[in-house]
Amino acid sequence: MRSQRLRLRQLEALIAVADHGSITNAAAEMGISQPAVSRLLSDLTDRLGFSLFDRRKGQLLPSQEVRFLQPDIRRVLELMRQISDVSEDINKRRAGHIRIACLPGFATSHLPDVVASFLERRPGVSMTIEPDRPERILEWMIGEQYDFGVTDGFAGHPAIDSSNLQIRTVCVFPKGHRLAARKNITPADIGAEEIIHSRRDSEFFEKLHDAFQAANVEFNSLVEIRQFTAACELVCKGAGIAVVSELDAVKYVSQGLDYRPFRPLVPHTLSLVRPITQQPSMVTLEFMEHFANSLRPFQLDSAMRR
Amino acid sequence: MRSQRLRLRQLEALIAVADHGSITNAAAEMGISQPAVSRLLSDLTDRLGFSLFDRRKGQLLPSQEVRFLQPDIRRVLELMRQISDVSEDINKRRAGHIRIACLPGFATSHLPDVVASFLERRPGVSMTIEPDRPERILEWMIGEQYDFGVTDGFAGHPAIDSSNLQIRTVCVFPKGHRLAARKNITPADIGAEEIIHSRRDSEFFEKLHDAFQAANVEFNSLVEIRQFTAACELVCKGAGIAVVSELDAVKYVSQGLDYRPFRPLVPHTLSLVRPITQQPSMVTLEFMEHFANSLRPFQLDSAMRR
DNA sequence: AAAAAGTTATAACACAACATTATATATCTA
DNA sequence: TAGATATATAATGTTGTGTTATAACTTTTT
Repeated sequence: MRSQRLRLRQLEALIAVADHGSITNAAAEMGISQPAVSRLLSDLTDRLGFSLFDRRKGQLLPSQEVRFLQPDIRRVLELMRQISDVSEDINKRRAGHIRIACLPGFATSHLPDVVASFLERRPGVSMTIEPDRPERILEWMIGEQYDFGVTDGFAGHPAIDSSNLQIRTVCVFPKGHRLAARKNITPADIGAEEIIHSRRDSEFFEKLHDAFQAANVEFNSLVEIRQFTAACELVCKGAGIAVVSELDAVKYVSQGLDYRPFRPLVPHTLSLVRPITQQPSMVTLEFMEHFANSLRPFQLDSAMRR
Repeated sequence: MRSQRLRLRQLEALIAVADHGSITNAAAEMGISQPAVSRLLSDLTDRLGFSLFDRRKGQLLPSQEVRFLQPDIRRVLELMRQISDVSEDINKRRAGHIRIACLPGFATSHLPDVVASFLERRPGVSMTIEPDRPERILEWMIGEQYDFGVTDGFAGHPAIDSSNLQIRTVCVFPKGHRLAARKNITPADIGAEEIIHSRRDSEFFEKLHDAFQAANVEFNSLVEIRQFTAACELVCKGAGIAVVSELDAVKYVSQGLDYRPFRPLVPHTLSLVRPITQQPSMVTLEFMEHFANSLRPFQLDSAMRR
């Protein structure tokens, strides 16, 4: 027996001949010489052990046996082409899958825009987005269930690679509020206002509270709530005012919210995290960069990173 | 770039390494040397353009990119193995498809036994059985819609290869009938009986009628019906008697029918037909032989064929 | 029926893919 | 750091896949 293993090239030749009715045409189609196809077929016949074509009026018609196998053979060739295509897409960062874990507020405010603009030019890329509490996000990273995470108040962990970004914060209030007259807003300006703020055990609340203490202004707490976006919603409704990430504030301008920079600088610390052991896919790396860039306009000190 | 086309061997190596965690183990599994696998992977890396594995604690873990491609790759390898397996089954006549067209009577009497015994030892073989009128059976053959046909009164056709078998005929009657006393049955014996018979325009009816005329016995027609099996059913019910193929008669013995040879010999001509241009598959050839053998016990002159 | 045109098979050869063994280098474990 | 293990590289042989040249066979034309 001439050939041992079943070869792809032989199957390609078989299908080409079946499709074009002659060895000569098949060879032309495959871009190789006629004797090359002739040999591929003769080798394949030896390997398979039955005749592949019946000759009828100068046309080569696939034998019943070949017809029986044809669907599977075509599927193999199609799959090989697909693997080839997809791997090329992967190289062009146009195919792949990215699993993202983030704070619930992010999933509804900043992230959708970033994801949409990223996917727009990458038709083969898909994503999984899992909004969850910060503690769970860290678990996802440690367990390598997700490729990339966005959280805040991250303390560091040996299994997690992180980079912290300082995001500018602003004081938000309903449009037409008296505070709109000021260029910056200080604790003294809002001593009289009722404040909607993040959880008391959060790093950001602590820093904000310190600023009020340093200015010797009473912190007038109205509602304690986890998400900046939820705080903005409440402010829109006229419930009170809040100091939030500028990132979130800009999304609510169209919904009747106005804002001014808060002084002194009390940045909100955002952490971009990923599993340290796992090498991220190229498309994930690209997304991480894309995401970091999207935050740059809101960073306190653009010179801090890169 | 070292390699142009995506090679099956490279994908095999990729999966083997992904499954066994090291190149050395993968090589052992594939039954080739370690450097061979090493090269296959390095070639594949060049071809694909991204890294295939991350090394972690001495284990090779597939990269995110490879994980993305893995399902398709496994499907290709699985399909190749399947094609190989099926082609072997084809050689052992254990895989394939046979399309049979036959008379409706055959589909319910003789054919099922033959088909069942044929398929029993051939797990990969499937069949299509189309019962239809003789005229349609010929159409199926000419149009190459079917591989094999069983009909009667076939006159010949340039596009159809046929072989005619002379099947013994018997006179059937209900058990305990007075005719059971006779060894053979002649027209004179049944002149008094009412006869259920095939269509007047059929070849068999003509021959039978001639026998009665030659014996100078009146042919006492009761029911004209296409199928022998239907005639047997009527005879079982005591409606009358009939002269039918022994093939059909034997199936009704358990249903209260008895029979004796009919004299003079008026055989029923059965035609095995197939498209002349189309080369039948090996398994079809084998079935045709199997089928012809199954008829041998009922043939008038066993020496006539083969 | 012979000639012409076209198709397929065979032979001789070249090069790439794929395997080998031997050995150097890298990596993990103790 | 040493020893063990895993991987990469080099030199080389075999097989698969291509080439061109040409013979043999079919089909069509005259």
